Amino acid sequence: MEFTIQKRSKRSRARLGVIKTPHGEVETPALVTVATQASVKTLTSEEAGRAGSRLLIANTVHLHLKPGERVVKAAGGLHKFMNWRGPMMTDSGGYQVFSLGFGRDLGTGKILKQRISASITTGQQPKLLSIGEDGVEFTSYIDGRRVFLGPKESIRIQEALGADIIFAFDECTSPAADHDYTARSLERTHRWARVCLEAKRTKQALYGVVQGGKFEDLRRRSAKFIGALDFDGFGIGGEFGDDKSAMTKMIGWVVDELPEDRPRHLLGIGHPEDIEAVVKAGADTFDCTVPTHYARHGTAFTSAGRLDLNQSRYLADRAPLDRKCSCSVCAAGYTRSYICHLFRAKEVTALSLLTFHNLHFFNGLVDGVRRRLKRGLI
RNA sequence: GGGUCCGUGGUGUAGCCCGGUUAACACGUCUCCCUGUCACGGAGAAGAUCGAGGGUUCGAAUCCCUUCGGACCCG
Repeated sequence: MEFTIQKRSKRSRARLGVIKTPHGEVETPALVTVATQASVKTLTSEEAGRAGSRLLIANTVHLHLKPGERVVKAAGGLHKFMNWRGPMMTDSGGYQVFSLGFGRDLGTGKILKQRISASITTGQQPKLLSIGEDGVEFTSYIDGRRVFLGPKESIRIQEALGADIIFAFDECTSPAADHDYTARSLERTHRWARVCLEAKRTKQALYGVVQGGKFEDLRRRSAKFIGALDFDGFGIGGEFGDDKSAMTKMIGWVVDELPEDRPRHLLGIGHPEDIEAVVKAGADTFDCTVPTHYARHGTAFTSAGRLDLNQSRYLADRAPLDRKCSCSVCAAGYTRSYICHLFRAKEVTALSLLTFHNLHFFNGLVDGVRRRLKRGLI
């Protein structure tokens, strides 16, 4: 992998660049489309490309549990397996340490929306998995068997999957974790980062992951440590504070400490209103489930805001999802009325129509950000 | 002519035999939520004078009588 910066903004930390991989180039800033189980859910790989997606991210834990990395490797790797010709990433499974652990226990995401009375302190373990020095043991949600995943295991799996860019195994800490827990978790994530670098035998690009929660000292410490290692790029993970301004501030701390010559990937962020802010804060790429996940729950993102296509009022609405949208769903004449009907009738076509539109909309937003960055407006 | 069973929110049911706080459940409806993914998910709300009328009782969806509607059996 090769990263070249074409332009640095004078108004913000944003920059314009190109990531070159063995499977093609990606202009940055770029949105990475989520394909957890080697599929952009409800779409074919060709359709994802037509919706404007250039770079996909699949998941180590999910593919390890099903179908197993050996099946993917035997098929010729992720690209051939899912018939995707463009660049790909795999996430390391570090997020699953959180989502199957404290995230599940406390019913919270990475962003703390309401105050949580309990806080996570040193020595505490989640209910369904145990986190140790060498990795994490958890129960498979598929067949209930115990599975061990650590930095070595994650790298071995990601090598077999064969994405162009892979991530170091980390612990994504909960918003409820206190300073001491977050600091100790961070030290362990740093030790795991070294193990990942030593374990990797392929030419795949490896990104190290910065953690540190909402704490400025920890974020800066983590960025300095990870930034000093021989990674090809950097992931910024973990929780992102209590609100949007806290999130961009936090990204700023990290970006200030990271080397400038390598790409920065913001893990798991990207509501429409976040995209420009995150680019200005210095992110080159970012992945997010929002366009595809919300589509399957009936939410369309449009230039005029969100629509919930489950609501019966749209049965009478014969407008396209977004009058300003040029995607093949809107342009072909599919109406809100029809898509609303499909959702209420539980027709699966509803899911793919909305997924396609949402992806096109989000990719268009990022295209716009890139254009304005080129013109010096951001 | 004789007999049996059923009738509870939009839909399907539970409760009835052994009467007792705001009639329960599923689906549906409505509102809100979902940021390194859980389509088949989370939280909340609205919605039933328990077919109708009468009786017994401190108290009836529950017991008794009558009546209406539906299904069925025997002649």
